[in-house]
Amino acid sequence: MTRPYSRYSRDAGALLGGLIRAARTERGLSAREVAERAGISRGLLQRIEKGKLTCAIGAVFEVAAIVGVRLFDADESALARHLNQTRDKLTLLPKSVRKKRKTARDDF
Amino acid sequence: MTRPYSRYSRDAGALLGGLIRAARTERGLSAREVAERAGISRGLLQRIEKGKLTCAIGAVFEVAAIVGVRLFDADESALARHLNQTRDKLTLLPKSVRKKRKTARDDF
DNA sequence: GCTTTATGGTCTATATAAAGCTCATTTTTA
DNA sequence: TAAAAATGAGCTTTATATAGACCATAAAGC
Repeated sequence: MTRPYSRYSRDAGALLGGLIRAARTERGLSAREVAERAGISRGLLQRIEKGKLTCAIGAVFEVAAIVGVRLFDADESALARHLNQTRDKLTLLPKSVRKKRKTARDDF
Repeated sequence: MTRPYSRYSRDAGALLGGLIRAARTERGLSAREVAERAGISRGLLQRIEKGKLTCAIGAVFEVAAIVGVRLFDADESALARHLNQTRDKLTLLPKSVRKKRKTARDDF
């Protein structure tokens, strides 16, 4: 990543971090405990809760799951179902993408 | 991150990557174009679409926004609103968390 | 058919994220 | 008030994610 982040990404990161921090404190979990359970350092958890966009998405997912913040508004089984549907959908899509016509009628 | 990822994180990563790839191909965008617009390398986009959990969350957010996959099921303005509400909520929470009692009655 | 383009994979160099401490401050409990 | 714990921030070292090139293959357009 060389370019600066978009407004959307910055807001999304800050929101997710804030949600995680709110959920953690509401459940009475210390940063140390959550970090240990997630298998990450306390410093990384601080950065996640600050919404830093350079954190690994896996670490964010782990922490979110521990404190009870669910992305996709779905539990684990629903997530797996959705996953299968997406896979089925992907097999129907073309394997490579290319411009249909050189001068398409998308100027209206 | 030293520990292995949980099932939830692995599924969430795979789902998000699959959604991104499906959205990209449906919109007729090549991997090269999306990567360039997101300011990332093509290899990183491949890893994102594969659901690799070591990708930076900011890169994933950028790509998701470009291909039209919205996390939180919210547009940008709604996201900003939610962000403000979260901030207000956080100011009301205690600033540090600690065990209430050494021997709490949570053993029933 | 041929040409062009997209994709998937591998490799190396480099930038930097993360771990693992430290210390100061704040907050909570006794 | 004192003690214990949580937090925030800074620092150095290490691990590794990323960029950027490469090539082979597959797919789409002509």
